[in-house]
Amino acid sequence: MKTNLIGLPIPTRDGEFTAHYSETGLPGLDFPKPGRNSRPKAGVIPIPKIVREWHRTTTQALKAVLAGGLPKGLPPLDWTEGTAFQQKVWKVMGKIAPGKTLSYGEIASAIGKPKASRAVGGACGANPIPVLVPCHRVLAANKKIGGFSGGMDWKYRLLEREGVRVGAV
DNA sequence: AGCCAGTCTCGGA
DNA sequence: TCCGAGACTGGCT
Repeated sequence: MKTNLIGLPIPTRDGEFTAHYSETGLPGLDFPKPGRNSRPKAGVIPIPKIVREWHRTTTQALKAVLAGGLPKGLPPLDWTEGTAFQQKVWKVMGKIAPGKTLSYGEIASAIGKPKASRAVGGACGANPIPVLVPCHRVLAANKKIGGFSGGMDWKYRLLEREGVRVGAV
């Protein structure tokens, strides 16, 4: 666990996301939570300059993705807490262009384990940085929506915004 | 369309 | 270390 974990809000037209920053980058991003969330940390801990910079980048990137586009840049993603397998999966997912989708099986093949599609699904669900790591662009083999940890409606909304038509569940 | 078995990883007991 | 469960797949009924 990181010591100086800082949570900063990112207001968007879709609600207020929360970005978490460690000393080395961005380890997590939260979807807007229902109700109001308290986040006193920002006022207590002095925010390092580098974090403010990351936050600006993150905000831009997030909004770009929410608009169905490609972020100009990303902050350093700190997913060192994930297992080696998960990191491979996330890295592959990060290369999916807006408007494109891959199946769990294709991801599995991409990391050299064509039969690990189900495990890939698990890694997607464990993705701590949704949206920026486009886990929503991963569909089941027959283009079914599958599932989404942040809520199915998000997955639908994000994909539709990118012009992707998904099959019914 | 629905059910079943194969496959792989993760997390808890 | 073993066991169950999962955002999967492909095949069979």
